Amino acid sequence: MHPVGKGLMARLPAEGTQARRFGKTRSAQSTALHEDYVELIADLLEGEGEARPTDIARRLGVSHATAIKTIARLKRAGLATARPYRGVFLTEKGRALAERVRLRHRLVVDVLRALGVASEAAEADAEGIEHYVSEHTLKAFAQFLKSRA
Amino acid sequence: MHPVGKGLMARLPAEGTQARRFGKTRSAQSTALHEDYVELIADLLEGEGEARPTDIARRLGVSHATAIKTIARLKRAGLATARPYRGVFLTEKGRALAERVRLRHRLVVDVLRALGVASEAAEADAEGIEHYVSEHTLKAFAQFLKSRA
DNA sequence: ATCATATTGTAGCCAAGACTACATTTTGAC
DNA sequence: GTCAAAATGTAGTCTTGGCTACAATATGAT
Repeated sequence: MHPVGKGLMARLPAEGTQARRFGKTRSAQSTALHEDYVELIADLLEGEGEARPTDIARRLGVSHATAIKTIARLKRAGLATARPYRGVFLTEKGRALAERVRLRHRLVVDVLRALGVASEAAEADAEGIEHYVSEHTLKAFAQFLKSRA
Repeated sequence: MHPVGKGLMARLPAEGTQARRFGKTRSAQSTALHEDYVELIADLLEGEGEARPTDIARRLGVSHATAIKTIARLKRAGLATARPYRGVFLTEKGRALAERVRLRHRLVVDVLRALGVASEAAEADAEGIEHYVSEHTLKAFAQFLKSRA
């Protein structure tokens, strides 16, 4: 998760039948979890007024210990704040991320549904897909939905 | 990565505004890497006649040591075989997975392009997205492309 | 005010995925 | 055939994300 030397991607394949560029995918992995947490924390804060580690853990399907540890990393990343026994809150940066993630999520779900995917599946798949949709693709999605309206 | 007790997902949220189900996403994470490797190995075997750890490493943008270690896991998972200094090969199971992954990749790329995403971005994003597209969604994609043809 | 219960926190463990550094084996040039 | 270079393999370390088990703190009932 700590890509030290990313210069390896410099000279691209330029040969094989279907030469793809990985690596981007690789480093994005760590971000996905943060996005999930931030998104959920924002939801809880809005819906419940507070975001307790236990609720976060339950909603994410992990142990509370795992949630707490991840929240600590969120703090280190400057996305959240939390004082013992006082719940979790988002920083400005965290709120901004949450908003972006939320919009992106909606867009992905809407596109999937527009493509004929059932709501249930659209929601479920979007959860994984959304983390890998680039800005460019996001714009294309918006355009597509608009044109089709 | 070793979901011991997955019974936590039993009682779903059933409350919050936008209660999503994660967890599926979580356990899928480990599979994604295997899929990438198997896909690449298949490509190399076809295109180059052999799949050498060094080439795999370079194409994936990781050190050769990392590639070798991951290949070992692929072996443990029954997806590949490899004898020292003799390259990597896929088992029957590995070949089947490679084929599925390849079809899915094409489908995702085609859908993205149909949605107006530029080829470059479509290829790049598909690399991350493809791992999270369910069977249901895959069918919807195929349907969409057919109807639009 | 006390005490059980729920929540939160801490500690210690594990596997995956990544790295660097070093050792070994092959290969190719000569 | 030798020997340098390339490829491969091994060892050791790190962070992340996950777990269980245990400790500490709050909360709510009585």
